[in-house]
Amino acid sequence: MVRKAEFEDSSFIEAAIELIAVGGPAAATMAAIARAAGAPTGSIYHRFSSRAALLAAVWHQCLAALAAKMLPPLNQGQSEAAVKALIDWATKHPAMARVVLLHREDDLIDGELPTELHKQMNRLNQQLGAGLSALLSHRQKTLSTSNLALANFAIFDGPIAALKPFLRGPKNVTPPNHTTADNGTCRAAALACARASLDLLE
Amino acid sequence: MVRKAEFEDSSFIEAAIELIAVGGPAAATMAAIARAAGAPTGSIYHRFSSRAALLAAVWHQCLAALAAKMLPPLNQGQSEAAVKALIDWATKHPAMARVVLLHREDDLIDGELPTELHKQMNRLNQQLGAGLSALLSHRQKTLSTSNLALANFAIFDGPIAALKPFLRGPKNVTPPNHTTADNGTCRAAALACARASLDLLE
DNA sequence: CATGAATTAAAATAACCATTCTAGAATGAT
DNA sequence: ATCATTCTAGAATGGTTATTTTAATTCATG
Repeated sequence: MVRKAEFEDSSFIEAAIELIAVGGPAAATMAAIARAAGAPTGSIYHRFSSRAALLAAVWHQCLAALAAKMLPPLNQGQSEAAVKALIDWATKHPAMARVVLLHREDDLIDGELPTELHKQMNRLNQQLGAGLSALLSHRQKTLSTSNLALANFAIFDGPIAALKPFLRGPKNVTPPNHTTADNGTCRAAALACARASLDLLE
Repeated sequence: MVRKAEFEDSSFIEAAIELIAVGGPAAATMAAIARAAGAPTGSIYHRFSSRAALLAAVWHQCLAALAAKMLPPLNQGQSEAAVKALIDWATKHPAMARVVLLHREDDLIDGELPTELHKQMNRLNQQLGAGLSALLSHRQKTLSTSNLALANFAIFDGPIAALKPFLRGPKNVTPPNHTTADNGTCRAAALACARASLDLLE
């Protein structure tokens, strides 16, 4: 039985990523996503139960793609390589990188996410936490809350913030001087930030 | 002529700041802001032409408050003191700090902002740019775009990202280990990040 | 003490968007 | 060939929330 689907989950996810990268999450309306994917709006609901579910899938896909590059070095205690992996990934996938940069917890509201996705997101978070722990272990540091937070900033939040001037959206009109920078500068800042923060581990 | 106003601009701005701090910008609906301020929704429109204008005023007020603390040391080339000022300010005004942390350009959309506010925002941006330039000058560095971006990350974006684990909202349910940290840890990370980035100036 | 500008107050409206619905079309199984 | 199922297609619906409107209130001023 059944008719072949013309649109896949990924069609809508990818369309949403592009829209978010350009105009922020607010620009990713269901109508806009459908239009970008060349589909009628109704079709999205055959793939995703709600907009919240779709946006959660977007967030998960981006974070998972990033984690795939970072976890191997991280689990071997190679912090420098992990940060470099982040930068290379962001350079290669600027749209996904912008999704990560623009992500805010309160975008995900609604406890009504599909169970499956919820599990995947938990697993991913767990893997990232394990990666940070591995990093600490390799450096013979305690697995304290402060050390974990420090490592998280050193490896993720710091470098991502450092990439901000490089990850400018396309449509910006008046970009002040201090909001633009080339890849090399951002890379240096991200690495410096990571090293300095990791030196603080106790 | 005229009746005395019962509500001031600041009533609504402050109510909005609290709401944003707790539930993100999406929680700051006109109805919620009015309720929090103890006013009817309609009254807000006697102070602000639109929600966009109000939110822009919120953003400007928070950034201006922060800048007031940071610009003096910055203009004297005291980068360390500037970052400390940021941390102290965030510690003292967590709600405003969260507004800064959660701020995203695309929240400000709509080119239809009041001229006056637009001017104020331009002036503020200019002052911040001048502060960064002063910092570079004191260190005998060139005023290149990369150096400005680097300084901006060192003084603003980096430290603010470092404070994230300390600036957790109240309502969070399952805060993963690596997302919480005390003030001391965050302070150390912010300062380390700043120092390391400033060392990269050319 | 009347006047009217500026306001409070709350209800009405309108715009935007997610979601649902109705119809028709494709596809594989029986 | 027919049926059940899953899809496309796009219009209709409904809920949320910004904004407007209308009426009543206040108060400095002439």
